[in-house]
Amino acid sequence: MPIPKATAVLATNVVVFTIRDERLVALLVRRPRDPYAGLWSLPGGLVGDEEGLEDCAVRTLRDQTGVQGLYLEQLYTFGSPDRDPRTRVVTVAHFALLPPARLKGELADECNTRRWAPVDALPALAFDHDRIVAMAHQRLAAKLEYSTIGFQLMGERFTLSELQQVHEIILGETLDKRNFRKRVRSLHCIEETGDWYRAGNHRPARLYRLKQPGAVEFIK
Amino acid sequence: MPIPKATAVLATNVVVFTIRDERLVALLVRRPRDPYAGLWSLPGGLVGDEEGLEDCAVRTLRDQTGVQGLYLEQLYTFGSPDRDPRTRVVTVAHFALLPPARLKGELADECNTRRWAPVDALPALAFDHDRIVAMAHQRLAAKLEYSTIGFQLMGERFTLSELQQVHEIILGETLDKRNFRKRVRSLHCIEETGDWYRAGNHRPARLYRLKQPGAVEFIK
DNA sequence: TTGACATAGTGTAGAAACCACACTAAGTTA
DNA sequence: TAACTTAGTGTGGTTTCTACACTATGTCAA
Repeated sequence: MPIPKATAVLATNVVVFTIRDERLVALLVRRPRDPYAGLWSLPGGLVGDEEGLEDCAVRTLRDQTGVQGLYLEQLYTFGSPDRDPRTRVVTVAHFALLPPARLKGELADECNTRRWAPVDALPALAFDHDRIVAMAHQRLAAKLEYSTIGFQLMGERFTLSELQQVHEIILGETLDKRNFRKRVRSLHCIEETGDWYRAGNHRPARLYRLKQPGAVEFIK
Repeated sequence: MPIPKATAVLATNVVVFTIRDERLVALLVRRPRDPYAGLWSLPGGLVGDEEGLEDCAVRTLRDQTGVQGLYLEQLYTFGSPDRDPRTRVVTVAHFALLPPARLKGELADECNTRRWAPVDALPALAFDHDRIVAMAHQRLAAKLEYSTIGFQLMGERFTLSELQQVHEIILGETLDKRNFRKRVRSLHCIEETGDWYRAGNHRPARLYRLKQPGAVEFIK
């Protein structure tokens, strides 16, 4: 029987998803230090002394990438003894959703230390971060089907076509426009703003908003 | 900004569910030591140096209660800074399912240091263990609807009435017998053994078995 | 042996959800 | 004003869900 020890190095990581160039992408940062110096990895870091796990996820994400104010939930805790070559590090993985409308300015920029990578074409990642991204994607796709989590990828105001496209990209399949709209309507969780989105030489689209912006509910 | 520290005390806990006296019950152990000495709590303990998280959950459960060989999955990680009055302890909570047919001998015995408590009538528990049980119950009930996890509460051979009763108890509602059986049949994951279960002065019931005993699949 | 008892086991019809499918509406631009 | 582009809408067939009640088959006791 192994002899327990009391402590482990404890960290959090966050998979930030958004849609970019019609693909589901995750935010990666370049590791500045060994192990895996120079490799891409998920934002994250060590949990502070008096810090909650979700607080740590939010803080490290903000400090490393400037991103904040996102929907975020705990995903799974990864703790294989050998997942870090130095010493035992256990990470509490989270995922977060960034509405693509917020991909402006700094956030949209990619640089040598930060990039958006399509989840189906990731570069080599440090540690087991590829597994974390895969599980997060799987969880997100599953929750699209039985919760209203998809709206957390929408900006304050959005069109139904935008919403549908986001669903299609995450699920990796096309959806029928009329059936999709019927389903969304039946949720009763959005309302018309009365405004219209105009873009290009075509009919404008109604803009909607969430009735309860933060709320994610189970459906069916 | 808080200054991160590298280490936390890391533990696992397990909510072992079974059915007893037609109620959903969870296995509790008496805390031998402070904090909360004498209070009831979930089995669990500190993670060993070279030990995986699930391994730790399995080991501590076995050592403290003698229970092993159960379906077990990770539930959620609880890490509020003040959840343990002594020092920071983060626990990776799991839940496990014990087929009631295995509630024989030692396991069925309750004593001063081990008991089965109905999840809707728990005694005062140490730490945040009541929240852990509540979340585990919620997760289990949800998974009954969209996976074949319910079969993991069945023994090697079982009747459809037993299966239905387990579902009813966990969900807290009665189910229609014909609809239930129709649904189970449509899963194609059990088969007749050819044997019959005889008990009492009434017609015997067919005994079934899982085609793939360990497998839990998503449905629909 | 037979009748009372208790649980096992079975089918159907109406309602609701799901799915496939194609055209008109309303702007912009040349 | 005509071409273009995306927005927006309804119906019918299929499948799934739900409500619902009786017969079957064993045991046990009189």
